[in-house]
Amino acid sequence: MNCFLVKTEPGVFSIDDLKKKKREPWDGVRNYQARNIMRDEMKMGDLVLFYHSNADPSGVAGVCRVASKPYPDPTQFDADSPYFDPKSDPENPRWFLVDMAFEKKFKRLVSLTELKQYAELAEMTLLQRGNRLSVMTVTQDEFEFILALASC
DNA sequence: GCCAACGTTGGC
DNA sequence: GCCAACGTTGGC
Repeated sequence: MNCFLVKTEPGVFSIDDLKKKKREPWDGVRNYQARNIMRDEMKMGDLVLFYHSNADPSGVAGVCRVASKPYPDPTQFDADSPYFDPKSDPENPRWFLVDMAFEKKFKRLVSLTELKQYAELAEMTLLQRGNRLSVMTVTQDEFEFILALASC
């Protein structure tokens, strides 16, 4: 099974929001590398670390699960959406997404500061210098290590 | 709010 | 195809 990490600003959409809604289309991703991961690598049932960015503090807040196959992000065709992309052709959509389902909220947030302390996580894409990807892969070892840190 | 890092755009 | 300008991300 593949493991992933997605970033979200909790002021916009937090783990509590996902818990409440149970399931959410992961829309608004407008980066090709992130899109490719959602479109080409994510499979239904895959587990995904849920990361709060631009937060106080930032860190991994819980886990969600890929709950759909990839499909075109409807917001790219919605002129009223902030994610509207006038250059995307409905016959050949540019942006894809998957639905995310709530899995669990950690008993405690595992902060970015804490993640940086472990040699086991030094290779994580998240921790690489200047990384700005909002959707990325995580190794199974890294995934399990973070779950153990959260002690759930 | 600052700013480093990086992706995208567009002129040439 | 190059690359400067610009916009965005996200930690601090």
